[in-house]
Amino acid sequence: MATEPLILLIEDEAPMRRFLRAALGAHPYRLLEADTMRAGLALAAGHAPDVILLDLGLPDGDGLDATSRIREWSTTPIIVLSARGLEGDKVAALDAGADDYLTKPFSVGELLARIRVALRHATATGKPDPAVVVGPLRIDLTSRIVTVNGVEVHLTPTEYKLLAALARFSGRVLTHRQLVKEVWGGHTTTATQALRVHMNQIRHKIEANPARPLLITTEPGVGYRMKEQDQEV
Amino acid sequence: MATEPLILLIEDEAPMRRFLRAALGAHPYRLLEADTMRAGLALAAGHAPDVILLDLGLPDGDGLDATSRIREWSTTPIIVLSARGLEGDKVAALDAGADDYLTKPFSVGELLARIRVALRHATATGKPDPAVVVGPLRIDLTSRIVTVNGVEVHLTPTEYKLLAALARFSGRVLTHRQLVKEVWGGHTTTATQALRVHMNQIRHKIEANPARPLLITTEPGVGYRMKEQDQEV
DNA sequence: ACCGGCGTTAACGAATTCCTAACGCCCGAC
DNA sequence: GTCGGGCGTTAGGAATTCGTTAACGCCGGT
Repeated sequence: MATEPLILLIEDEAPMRRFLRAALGAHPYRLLEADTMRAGLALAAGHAPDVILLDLGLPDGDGLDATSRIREWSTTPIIVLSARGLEGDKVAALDAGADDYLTKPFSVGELLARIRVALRHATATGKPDPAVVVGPLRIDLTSRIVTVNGVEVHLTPTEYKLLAALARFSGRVLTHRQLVKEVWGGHTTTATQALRVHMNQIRHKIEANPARPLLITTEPGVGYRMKEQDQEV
Repeated sequence: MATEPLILLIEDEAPMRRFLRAALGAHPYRLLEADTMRAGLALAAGHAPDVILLDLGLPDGDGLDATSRIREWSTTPIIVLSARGLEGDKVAALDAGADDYLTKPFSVGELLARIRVALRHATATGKPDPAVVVGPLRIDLTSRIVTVNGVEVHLTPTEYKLLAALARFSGRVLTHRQLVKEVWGGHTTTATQALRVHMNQIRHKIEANPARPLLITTEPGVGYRMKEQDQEV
C-alpha cells in the first residue's frame, strides 16, 4: 500500500457504482471497477487490491463461489454488499471467506468505517505472500505454479488442492478429516484411502527421495504436515 | 488458541448473558464472562481471549473508551453488541478499534458466523503459536510439535494426547480417571495399566533421567502432574 | 472408436502403535 | 518379618495404519 489504498468494486448496477464512486471519491482511495464476476476475478488477480467490495447479485455467477475462488490464493478483505439480509445469506457468505456483510441500503459512513477496519486488518496482517517456499519447493498460490529447484512440476487438480491446503498451513498438522474437507468438500468421508494414494503421487513429484519424505511428513494416526515455510526477509 | 477458542463476554444484563451462554455453549468455545467494564478489562488482560464480545451499554464506563484501552496493548478482535444502531455509533465504535458491530436484536447464527470470521483473522495474523514451556520441554498445542532442548520429539497419538492433557493443566494434578477420560474418552475404565506404560514411554522421550522424572511427577494414589509452566514474557 | 490423463478402489506387505501380561521394586500395614 | 497394593519396566503379539502397486471406470480430445 505504497500510495492510496486500492479498492476493487465488483457491482453490476451502474447507479450503485456511480453512488459508491462518489462516496469513495471524497477520500484518498484509488478505485477499480468491474461489472461482472469474471472481470472482477481478473482484476483481483491482476491488481492485488487492498479491499474488495463484492455485490452478491451478479448476473454471471455466484458471489459465494467468487469469494471461495478468491480465498484460494488471497487473503484480501472482502466486504459483501447485498440486497438480501437473511441470516442464511450472511452466514453462507461469511463462512465462504467474506470478512464483512452489509445489507442494502446501507449508510455511506458505515461502509467507510468498515473499509477502514478492513484496511487496518490488511496492514496488521502484513503482506500475505502469494507464494509458499519450503526448501527446494515453491508453491505460487496465485498462478497455481509449483516448482522444485526451479523446474516446474505438473500436478493434477486434486494433487494441487492437497498440496495447496498443506502449504497454507505449513508447519502445522492437518488431520485426515481436515484434508478431505479441504479437497473434496465436507461431506465425503471414505476418501481417506484416496488421500494416501494422492500423497504418494505428490511425493514422487516433489520429494528428492520419495521413500524418505522431508517436505511433507506423515504424523501417524493423525494426518500430514508440510515443513514450515522458509523465513522471509 | 491452545484448545477451544476463548471468548470473553462483557455484558451487564443477566438475561442477555444467559442467552449468549446458551448460544455459545453448543459450540466448542470456552466462555469468560464479565458484567462490568472494569472486570472485563481485567479479564482481557489476564486471560488473553481470542475474541471479545463487548456490550456498549455498560453502567460503569464507556464502551468506546474500553475499546481504545484494549487496543493500546492488544489486537484481539472485538465485536461490539449494541442496542443503538445509529450510523454515528457504529462509526465511532469501529474507528475506536472495534472489528465488527452488531445491533440488537441480532440473530445467533450471524453472531456465530462473525465470531468465526474474527477467529479466522486471529489465526491469520501469524503471531507465534502459544505453547506450554516447562524447562527444556516445549509443547506447541496448535501445530502439535513437541521439542526437548530444541530438538523435535516424535510422539504417538496416545502419547501426545496424554502429554497435551497434562500440559493443558500444567501445575495441577490430573487423576487417573481424568487422564483416561481425556485420552480414551469417557467410558473406558480398565485402562489404568496402559496409562503407566504410556507414561513410561513419554518419560523416556522427554525426561533427561527417566528414572527420576522432573517434568512429570507422579502423585501416588492420585494421578500425575506436569510441572508448572514457565512464566510467559 | 481409440487413447491418454485422472480419480478411485482393492489388495498386500511393511511398519507402527497399542494393549495385556508378567515381573521386580518400594513402602506402608499388620 | 511378611504380606499386599501401587508403580515402573520390559517384552510379545494383536490390531491398526501406512505405503505401494495394479486395475477399473470415467471423461475429453483426436
